[in-house]
Amino acid sequence: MGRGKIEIKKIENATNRQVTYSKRRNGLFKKAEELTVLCDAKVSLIMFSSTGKFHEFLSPNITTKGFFDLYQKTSGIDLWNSHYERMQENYRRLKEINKKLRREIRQRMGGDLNELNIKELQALESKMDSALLTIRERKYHVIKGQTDKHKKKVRNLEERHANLVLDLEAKLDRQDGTVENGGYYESAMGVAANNLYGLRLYQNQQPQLIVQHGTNDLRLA
Amino acid sequence: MGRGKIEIKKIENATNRQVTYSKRRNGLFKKAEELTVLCDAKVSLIMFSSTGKFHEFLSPNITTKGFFDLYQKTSGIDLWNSHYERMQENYRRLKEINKKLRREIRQRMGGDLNELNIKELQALESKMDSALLTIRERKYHVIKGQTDKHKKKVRNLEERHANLVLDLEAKLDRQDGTVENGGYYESAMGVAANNLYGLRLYQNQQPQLIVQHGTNDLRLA
DNA sequence: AACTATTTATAAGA
DNA sequence: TTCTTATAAATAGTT
Repeated sequence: MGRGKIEIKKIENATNRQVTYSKRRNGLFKKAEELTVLCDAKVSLIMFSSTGKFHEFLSPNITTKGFFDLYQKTSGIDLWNSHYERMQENYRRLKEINKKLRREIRQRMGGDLNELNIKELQALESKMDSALLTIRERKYHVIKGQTDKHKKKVRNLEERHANLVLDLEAKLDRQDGTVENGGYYESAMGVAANNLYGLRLYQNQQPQLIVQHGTNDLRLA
Repeated sequence: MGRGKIEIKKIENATNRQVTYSKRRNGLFKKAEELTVLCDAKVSLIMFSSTGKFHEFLSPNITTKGFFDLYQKTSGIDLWNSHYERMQENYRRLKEINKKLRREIRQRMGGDLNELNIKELQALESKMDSALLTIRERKYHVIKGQTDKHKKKVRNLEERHANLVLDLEAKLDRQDGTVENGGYYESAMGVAANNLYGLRLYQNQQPQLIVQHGTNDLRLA
């Protein structure tokens, strides 16, 4: 159908291929439209060129989506319906479970109780009772844990305080009264308290208390 | 392109239309295939005849689904993706809610409690406490309802029974001993008991007791 | 994008 | 449906 007969195989010359694609594409579209009109048929024709450009023809009075739906229904070929429906089914089931969970929570919160008969009410009461017991136990456990921790902390603090006092007294004793003691105890304890968390004091380690007259610079070296 | 030129409009003769459809369909498929090969293109050609029969041509090395996906991606036309994704999002959200509901129920059943701190434990305990109270109230309410109903029934029965006894005694008194009384009371009461549910007796209405010797036919007329 | 020689598709008939 | 064939239509190669 042209000046010469051609073999039906890929046209290697890209320009030629592109030209032929363009001509034959138009021919195909024309024929598709003629078929649509002449034979009252529905046609979907979609093409991608080797360069990725896409063109389509679709019979009038139908959308591509409608055409695909029709395609799936008629051919029985499932493009995505089963996938979709499976998800829809899962969704429905999840919703149902959700509803039941909510109902159960409502009843456990004391709502919707008129749906229950005595037996069910008693069962619910008993379940709630034992759950409450567990919760109380847990609460006491947690409180006890915190209290113990707190007690330990306090004990620790008291111990450090006592050590500090001992150390301080020892130091002051060793100073032979070259400085008057009045008032220094309180100041030194203030510093000690400020360092309680940041500084570890060991009993066998002798902190040096440096006292400078006329300033508040009291340091543990 | 045939013995005569034809106008491009619907062929009214159904047989002719069918024949033309068949011929041109083949022509279209042939051209589609040639385009595929010559120009290295991807072609999807789907047709439905006016009678609903469907035929398709698809370039090799691709599935219809793959073609549609490519179509959506290239054309930007959304056939079902947004729909699907919306549903997926809903599903995800529902699942999340479900998880939370389950967790709440577990905690209300006394499980997973180590996830909670003291404050949360106390809140849970208090909620459970008040819910339990509501449930107990409801239970007592239901039990009381049933008990009341039962009591009322019993009271009603007793009343009828008393009335019956009164009526019977009155009847027997009026009979002046023309028939011997021994044994009749019990029989009469048997009948009365059998009628307790089916028959209402009023004090101001005088039932006639008919006694026929030699038979068990005792009736209240 | 147009031209045109030639091939191809197909309308009508069998 | 398929075959035949005259003729319309499509298009390959060219300009």
